[in-house]
Parts: sequence; structure tokens; C-alpha cells
Amino acid sequence: MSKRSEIISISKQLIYSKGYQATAISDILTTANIGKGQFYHYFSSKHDLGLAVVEDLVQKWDQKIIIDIFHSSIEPEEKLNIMLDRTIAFHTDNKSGCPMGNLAIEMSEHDEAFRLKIKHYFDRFIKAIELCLDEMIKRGQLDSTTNSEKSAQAMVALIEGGILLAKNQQDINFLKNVIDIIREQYKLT
Amino acid sequence: MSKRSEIISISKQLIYSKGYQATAISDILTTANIGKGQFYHYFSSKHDLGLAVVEDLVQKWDQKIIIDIFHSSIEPEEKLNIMLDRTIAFHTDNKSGCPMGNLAIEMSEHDEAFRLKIKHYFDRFIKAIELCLDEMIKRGQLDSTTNSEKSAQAMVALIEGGILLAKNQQDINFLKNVIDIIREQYKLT
DNA sequence: AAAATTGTACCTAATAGTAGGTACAAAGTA
DNA sequence: TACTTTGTACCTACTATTAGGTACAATTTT
Repeated sequence: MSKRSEIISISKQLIYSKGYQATAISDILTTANIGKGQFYHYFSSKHDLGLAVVEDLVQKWDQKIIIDIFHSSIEPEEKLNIMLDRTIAFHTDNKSGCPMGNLAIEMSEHDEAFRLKIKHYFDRFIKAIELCLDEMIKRGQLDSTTNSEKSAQAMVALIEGGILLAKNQQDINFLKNVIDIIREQYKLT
Repeated sequence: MSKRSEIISISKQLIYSKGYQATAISDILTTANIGKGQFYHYFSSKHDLGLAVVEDLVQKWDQKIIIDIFHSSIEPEEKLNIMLDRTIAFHTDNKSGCPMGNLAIEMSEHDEAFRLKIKHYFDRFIKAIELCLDEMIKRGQLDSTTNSEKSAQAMVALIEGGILLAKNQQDINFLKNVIDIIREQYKLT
């Protein structure tokens, strides 16, 4: 792993837990055990690093969720099931919430560059679920009156909201319950 | 309005839009047009102010949502409907998201005092919805197999997630769509 | 007068960012 | 082969600014 990606990786962890604004360059320098010169050799500013972190985050989640699961050749209901399983797995013993959701809330209003990168991920996530639901409707697994677009948005909202509640309550069951509701709703085993 | 509540009110707006950490005391002093002595006369620290702001926030929402709506004598399905209407109304032309949700995400992990105050609100909100759903089940308006506790959690999660998406997408329709889904699900007119 | 307010000047620690340099390997040149 | 150049990687020390917070005198209120 190059020094640059190492810095991104460490910063990603810190920003995930503390937020972008609350993460100081000095935190990163200490954790990564590097000097300032090195940092500013690879990144032109804190903002530049922040965007690199989000980009990395988006790219990795895109790979893990959209490419690996939704673009695979398994059955649509199985895709949703696996995605939900992985969501629970990720948030079990992880009290920092959703990396994307946290930044969405922190940065969307005042930083357009951050906002758009995060939006890009949510767009793709919602679209992937929507196509899944469409396929399930086509196969008669779901009521044909189901509005797949709205439903996909709602599913993402449920997940994000469930993660938010679980973080605030410090209780993963809030997320599990919400995911149970999704499974019931869309008749996933 | 006392000077203290005036400072809280102004800080609440700033913290709502920028977040707690990103709001500087100097922002507050400038906006409120007061000096430092005055600020530190009323609050012992920024953290002290922050907690006062959350307390105020919790208390006002408790009044607006739980007392005014859920503790009123109107029909349960009408309570939910009004709550959903007000949610949309609040977030129309308001790009900062959910005051409580924003702070939940920003503060829950690293500040227990903040976390507990916010948790208190979510607990009461969820409980109020749960009792509403129980009443609707009792009246035969909802399937008797409905798990009111889980459903109430899911409803709050949907709302919070919908607000998060609407904020990131800068499009209130994400919240509206999510609320449509809630209304369909619980057969609210 | 006494007590409660409030403004001004200031303190220290921390912030992002810069200046100016070193170490060293790769590439070009004699 | 030996010498020189050049570019990349990195470090330490510094700057300017801002942060939260304090001291205390001046003013208002009771």
C-alpha cells in the first residue's frame, strides 16, 4: 500500500469516528506517525484529503455493495437478503454509525463537493435496489402495484434511520428490528 | 425573553445549521451581539451551552410533537397524520435536516451527556407512536399481528432516514416519498 | 451601597498551513 | 565508470490565526 493510501486509510477511520471537522491534521499525523511535510506532499489541504477519503469510501462501498452483490447473478431477493445481512454484520460491534450517512449529515449543507460525492453513492444504491424490486415484481414475488422507486428510497431511508437510532441508543437491535420490518415487507426469507 | 434564552435560541439556530463542533463561541457572540463576559456569565463553558441547547430542543419538540399531538384527544390515525404533515412542513424550505438527528449522529459516540438527552427524546417519540399503533390495532384498523414496538421504531427510522436523504439530495421529495410509504403501510388517509 | 450584569483586554493551547531544508535514488553526461 | 543533475519523499521549525476561556473594571439594577 502506498503512503498516500495509507494516509487515506488512517484518515478514513478517524473521520468515520470523529467526523471531518473534528478530525485534526495533527490527529492524522500522530496516528500515521508522519510529519507535516509528508502530509502536505500528498494532499494540498485538509479539504483535499477529505474529498480523497470520501472518494475512497464511495469507491469501496460501491465495490462491496453494488458490484459484488447487486451486479452479481444471484436471485434478486437473495441480493437484498445478503445486503441486509452485511449491513447488520458491519454495524455489530461498531458504534460509529454509517460512514456515508454521518458525512451526508455533517457536510451536505455547507460543502457541495462532499455532498455530490455522497449523493452519487446514494443514487447508485437506491437505483440498484429499485432494479431488484422491479425484477421481483416481474417474477410475481411482489405486488405489481408496488412503486419500486419510492420503495427503494424507503428501504435506504429505513436502513440509514435504523443505523442512526442504533447509534444513539447504543443498541444494535434498533437496526435489527428495522431490517426485520424490511424483510417482512418484501417477503424476504 | 431573558438574555439567557435569547443566547440559547441563537445558538440553537447556529448549531442546527453548522453542528455543535463547527459552531464557534465567536459566531454566537457576533450573531447575538454580546460580549464574552455576558456569555460566560450565563454559561460555564461551550459544552454547558450545548447541553442547554439540546435540552431546549428536546423540550420544545416534546411539546410540539408529543404533548400537542400525541397527548391530545384526537383519533390515533389522525395523530400520526398530523405528525407526518408537520414533519413535511418543517422540512420544506429547510435544508439543515433534523435538529435531533444531526446531533444524534454528531455527538452520540463521544459525548454521553448529549447522547442521553437525545435518546430521551427518541424514546418518548417512539413510545408515543407505539401507543398510537396499539390503539389502532385495538380498533381493528391495523392487522392484529402488527408488532407495534418494532413498527414504531421503523416509522421513526423511516422519517430520520428520509430527512437524511432529502438533505443530501437537496430534494424534499425523498422525504415526501418516504412519508407516502408510511401512510400506505398504516392505511392513513 | 450591594449585587447582578456586561464589555474589554487578555491568556494559552491548538489549528491549518508554509518555509526551507535533507536524504536519496534514478537518469543523464563525461 | 565516475560525476552531476534532478525529482521525489520526507522532516523540523515556524507563522498567522483562531479556539475556548479568564480577569477584572465598568455599568445597571435592586
